[in-house]
Formats: sequence, structure tokens, C-alpha cells
Amino acid sequence: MDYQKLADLLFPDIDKTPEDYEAMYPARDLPAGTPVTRLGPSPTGFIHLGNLYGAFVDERLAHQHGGLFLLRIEDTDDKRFVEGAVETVIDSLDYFGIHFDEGASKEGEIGDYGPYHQSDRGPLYRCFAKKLVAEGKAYPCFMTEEEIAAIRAEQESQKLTPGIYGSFAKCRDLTIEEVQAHLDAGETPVIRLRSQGNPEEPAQIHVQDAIRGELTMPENFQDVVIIKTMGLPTYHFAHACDDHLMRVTHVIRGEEWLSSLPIHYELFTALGFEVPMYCHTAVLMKVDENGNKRKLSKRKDPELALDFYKELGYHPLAVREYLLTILNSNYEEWRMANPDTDCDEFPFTLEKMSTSGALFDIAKLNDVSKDVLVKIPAKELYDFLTGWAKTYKPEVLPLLEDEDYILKILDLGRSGNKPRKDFVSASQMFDFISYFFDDYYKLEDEIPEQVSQEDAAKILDAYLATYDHSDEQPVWFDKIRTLGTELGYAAKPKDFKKNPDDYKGHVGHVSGVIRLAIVGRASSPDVWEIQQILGEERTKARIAKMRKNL
RNA sequence: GGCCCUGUGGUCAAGCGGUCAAGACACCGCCCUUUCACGGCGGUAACCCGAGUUCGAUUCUCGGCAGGGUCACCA
Repeated sequence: MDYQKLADLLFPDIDKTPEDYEAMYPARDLPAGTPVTRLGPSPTGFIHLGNLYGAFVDERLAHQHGGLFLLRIEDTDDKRFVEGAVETVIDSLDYFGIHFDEGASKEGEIGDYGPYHQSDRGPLYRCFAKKLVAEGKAYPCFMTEEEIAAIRAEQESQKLTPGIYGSFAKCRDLTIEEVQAHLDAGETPVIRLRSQGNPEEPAQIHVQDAIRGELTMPENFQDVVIIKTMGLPTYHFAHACDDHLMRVTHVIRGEEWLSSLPIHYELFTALGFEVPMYCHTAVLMKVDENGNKRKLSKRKDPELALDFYKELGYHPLAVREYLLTILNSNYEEWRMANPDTDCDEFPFTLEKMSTSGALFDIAKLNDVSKDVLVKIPAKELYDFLTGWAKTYKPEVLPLLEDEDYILKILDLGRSGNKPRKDFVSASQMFDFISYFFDDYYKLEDEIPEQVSQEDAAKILDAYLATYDHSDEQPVWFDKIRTLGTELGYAAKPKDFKKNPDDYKGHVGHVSGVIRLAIVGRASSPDVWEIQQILGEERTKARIAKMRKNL
């Protein structure tokens, strides 16, 4: 069999040689061992937490060691194309602080190792496919969908391993004449790898994984498709060609790729490429609605979509920090030791990555977020909040116009060495401060149970009667204390605790009524400060309003 | 079903033959406090099961079991 002739017959249009490409994309001018990583999204535009998690690993690894992180668009499947998806991907990641050094960008492609859209690399893949055909390592296959389905059905009925291999690979040994005949009949073949693997007794292969250590798996024996009918490569083949030619050193991807590793190993070997360092990350999982059961991370789970966090207004830094806590288990320890250091300073390592799937924990995210937001100055919080509102809650924008007013609100109780940690996300922030806006102010909680309806009325009456907006905070509170004492409430909670039968309740319950009137809730920052921000008129009005409705 | 990955408290997760089995989140209690928070202190709670190796296994080996992944001209 003259394989060279077959190659020329199949790829008459390919005039470049693999050597040409090797010369075109020389080894990178970087110190030895410098990582080059890549993200290869398909242009569906859908990015989920898992993608971000992986992208974060790429980004950290590259940027922490002076390496390069590039974006390659894996658009070899036209069915998956979504208009504007590339921009979406870039924007989504950008929001969370993930930036690329090379590859696809919104201003066109950057870098000398392009093109960075796989759909623009057709000739390159075909060139390497041609080489494999010429070496007898790949061949054209004309089997129809129906034939393949029939083979599969038979394999299933006989409980054989499904796939095209061994004697099932009917086009493996077509003669040139037969190929020519198919071609003349107008058929377009796919190109399949002529696998060297042994279907009867697959040998063991060993591949290094930076996260999991040495992986041992049975060799591939499937004649996988490497070039599809329309001339573009499958993921497997593109992965081998691109990651080699783009001089990628670390292939970071989810563990769902683990099972196709033998294919990639054979492809790299057949092409004469050095196998890259693989880094198979654990998949993120979730808890399902009712039960606390584990469940796989489906693309449809809304809380896994990245935009979910943007919509809720989680701060990008918070998401980054949260991800870091599940990326490297020693992160939290580091954070405690370095409370004010930029999280980018954290020495991230692949070795410290977990190999088992982490369950996404929103409670933990919230906790991390509180710690992150408490350190952000009010002015920045303001910009963050308004920025979020602009796209996700524009109707409240007018309320946020008075910057000085909002700034005071955002800084409530945040000074001192024990700042409040009230804020979790932009949407939650707005809800939290919404009582400052009359349109949103409403009674959300009940009067403390220790206080009767009747007493509540008396409290409000007395409060209003003695109210002086210019009172300093201690004076203000003494008045509440006095007023409470007169109605039979303990001036100090401790007194009440010691002798609960002597009192109806304590001053906390009394002030609880006032708090409810002012903010409509049982919980809030300091009421006196709130009143100062609210102003005398509105303060009195709210007291009066609640009194009236009792 | 085949192959592969994973298996420590509710969740995340240290551990790498000998520990009273860290820590964080959540939960509960107490303290602080004018409320709510914040903070501090304390508490409940775990090595999937069974063999084997060993003086000794959470840690090593094997076998189960469980969860997940994958078996496309999708990535």
C-alpha cells in the first residue's frame, strides 16, 4: 500500500509540511519550565462556575510564574456556535479578574501562534492528518451513519465494547482504487486514526498528571475520527495539534476528559509530539433541591451559571476568594495569616488541589463575601452597587443618585475595630439598606413578644413626646431606658435575666419596638445612627405611622 | 454494562503507619453588648464496609459498596 499516494489523493490541497508549521511556531522564548496554559471554550457562550474554576487554575499557574495564558476558541462544531459568545466568554471571565495574554480577544487576535479560532486552522490540521495518512497511521473511512449504528447495535447485543476498531473498522484496509471509487461517487470520508492499540489485550499506558500523580490506563484501541467530514478536526486531534504547536505546557481541564486520555496519548505519540503535563481538576458538584444529596453539575443548574453570581451581585473578589478556598485547601490558613494581602499573592500550587469533587457551598461563599466586602471602602461599594443596579435593577437607580446619602448608609457601623459584616452581595446590599427609601420601607417583623400591643403604643407615644433629634446617642438611649423602666421593663438585660419575674422584659425589647418603627425590622445597625441619617422629619413620621396602625 | 476517577463530621478539608483524628463554614450554648450584628469562648458531629500486611492501620494491598465521569463526525 502506497500511503503517500493515498495521502496525496485525500489532501491534494495541502502543500505545507508539518516542518513548515514547526518552523512557523517555534519554541517560545521563555525560560525553561515557564508554564503556558490555555482555555479552550466552545463558543456556546455558556460559562459556568466549573469553567471559572478551571480558568482560574490556568490563570494562576501562568501568571504566578511569569508564564502565558491564552484563549483559544474551539469552534470546530458549527452546531454549537452562538452569536457573540466569544465576547460573552471574555467579558464573563474579565468580570472575575481573569485576563488573557494571547489569543482571541475583543480587538481581534493577539499573538504569534494563531490563528486562535480552530475554525481558521483547517489546513493546519489537515496537514498533520495528511502526515499520519502518509505514514499509515490514519485512513479515510466512508462508513455511513447507518452502518455505524448497525455495528453498534450488534456490539451491544453481543456485549462487546462499542466502537470502530479491529474488524469493525471496515475501511481500514481499503485499496487506493476503492478509495478512489468512493471519492468518484461523491462521498466525503472522515479520517480515522489507525490505532496501534490491541483490542484483545490493551497495554497499560502511564501519563503524568500534576494534580493526580501518575495515571495508569489501558491504551486506546479505537480508530477514532480525527478529521470530520467537513474537514475540521475533532477535539482530540485539535487538542494534540494546537497544544503542541501553541507550545502549551500544562493542559488544565476537567476530569471528564480523563477517559479520553488514552486517545490523546496515542495521538501525541503518533504525531511525534511531546505529551504535555496534564492537570485534571475535580468537577464541582451541587446539592439538589430538597435532600442533601449529591448531584452532578449539570449545565442547566442556574447557580452554576456564572451570570447567576453577576445577577445576584456577588463581588468578583468574593468569588475569587471563595474559589481559592476550594482550589487550595491551605488558602484559608494563608488568608488568616495575611488578612490584608492581595489574594493574588497567595502561592497557588497544583499539588495542593483536591482530587475529589467539591460540593458548591453558597453559605461558605456568603461568609467569604462578608469578609471581602467589609474591607472595601464605602465609595467603592457605592460604585459596585450602582454598577450592578445599572444592569440588573435599573428601577432603583434614582434612589441611589444621592451619593453622600448612600455613602453614609453603606458605612453604618463599619468603622472601628469590630466592623459589622452586613453585606454579602449587591442585591442583598440593596435589600439590606432598602428601609432607607420610603417606597421600600415596610413592617417586616413583629413586635417583640415581651411587649404587648398596649405597651408598644405607650412606648411610641412616650418616645415621640420626648424625642429630640439633637440628642447625643447616650442621652437618646437614656430616654429609652427611662421610658422602659416606667412601663416595667428592666433598664439592663442582666437585671431581667436575674429576675425575669420582676419585669415584663428589658430595654432591648423596648428599643426593639422603636427599631421596628424606624426600620421595619427586628435587626439593623444602630438605631440612633439610622435616625441621624434619616433626618428628624422622617424619623418622627415613621414612629407616628406605626403608632397609628397599632 | 466496560473502563476510569473519587470516598475523613451536614459542607469544604488537613492528615501521608502510632494524633485525645487539625481548621473553616453551618448549627447549638455561653460571654460581650442598649437591640441586631461583629468579636471572644465552648459544644454536638467524621475516617464507607470486609479481609490482608504490620507490634500497630484513617493512612499500604486486595475485594466489595457508594457517588461521579466517560464510552459521538460535542467539546
